[in-house]
Amino acid sequence: MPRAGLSPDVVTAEAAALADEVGLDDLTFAALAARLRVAVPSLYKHVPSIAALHRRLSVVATRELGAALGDAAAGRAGLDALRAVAEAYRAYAVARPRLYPATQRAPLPDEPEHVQVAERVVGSIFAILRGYGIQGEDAIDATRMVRSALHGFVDIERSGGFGLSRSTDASFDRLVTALDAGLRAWPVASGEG
Amino acid sequence: MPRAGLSPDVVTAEAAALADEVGLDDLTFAALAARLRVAVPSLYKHVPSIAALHRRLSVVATRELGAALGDAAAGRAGLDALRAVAEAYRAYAVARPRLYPATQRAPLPDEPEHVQVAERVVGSIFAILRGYGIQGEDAIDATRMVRSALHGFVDIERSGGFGLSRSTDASFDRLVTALDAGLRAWPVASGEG
DNA sequence: GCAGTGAGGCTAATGACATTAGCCAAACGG
DNA sequence: CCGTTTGGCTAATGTCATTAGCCTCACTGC
Repeated sequence: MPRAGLSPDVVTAEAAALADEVGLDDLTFAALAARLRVAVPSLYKHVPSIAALHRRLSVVATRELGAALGDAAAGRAGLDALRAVAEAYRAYAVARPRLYPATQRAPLPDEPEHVQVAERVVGSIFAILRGYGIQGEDAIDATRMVRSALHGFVDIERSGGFGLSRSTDASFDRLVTALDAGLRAWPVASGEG
Repeated sequence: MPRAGLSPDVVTAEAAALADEVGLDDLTFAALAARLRVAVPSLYKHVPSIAALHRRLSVVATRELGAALGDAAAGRAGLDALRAVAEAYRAYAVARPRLYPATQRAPLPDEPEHVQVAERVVGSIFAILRGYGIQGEDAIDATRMVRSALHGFVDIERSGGFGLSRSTDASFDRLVTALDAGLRAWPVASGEG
């Protein structure tokens, strides 16, 4: 039996490709081993368990998303940055629709690499707020709003939750515009106007 | 062997309770049968498969959510309605954190009951827009924005994606306030101000 | 070249599951 | 009270994750 040239990174990368085809729920060691032309137990030499593989996929997906957002934000500010980051966020979810949910697994404190890539995603959004002059706790609230809107939109779109009646492109465009308006007016205060 | 008094509805309701304890992924016929004090194959007399049970749970959860939103919206308009519906939405996700994700499974066209309850959820949000004078395609975009924001927020909160640094209550409050402001200014138009 | 060693393959076995087949008793209608 | 249907059951199958334990390939130092 010749060596197959596997490594934790190779296995993880192939798992990411497979998961994006069949979905995280249907990612099995059997299917992954077949794709790598290897017997199932061989995978355990590189990955300790399915659960650990899922955690690795969360790191991979979150890293990819963070890189995309970071690239989009580079050299931009204000609405320009917001729009670029928002489009990059959605583009990632469209490009890897079945892997995207892996980005929503919250990192455990004992996984510094996961924590780090997750911080890059949040940081890419947080950084946009500088251009709007938002700081401190206002910035936390504003970041949460932007994250909620972006994640919510792409998650509903990805799962087919929006009806077919109208282009989601146009709706997303308006969402981004509304976020921009909301950030300009930040901090919002309660009460009727 | 005395009859256990099961029925599709009883099985589904107990499955919902179990799923909300252990999570949808760990809902097994073995655990469900044990809870109902019945052997595993007996469940097949009431539910055709695990996949079908999951679909039923989506209907149950979506119906519960729709009822909560409908109750919250009753007799209210404008910001009052928006705030009540938003709080009800979040309260449902908090009350049934591990069942909530079942509400995100899009209904299939051949499941009229599922389609109906899903429409009630969307309808409860859509109806709020009347009070803001939003109609037609503007209303579709606005509904999508509100749904995205609400689902995104509760989904990230539920999965522990928000750090511990600041109260999520306050952040949610601001999110709702920002939604209100966004709806008052609807339709938003692109371009710098 | 070659013995030693460890990493990385493998087969075989186990246990949790979903699912199906087929049996048998309980409830119910005449 | 008999027959039928409904709803329990046991037993068996196939898929998976996981573990134990084997064996060989590739590389190390000589």
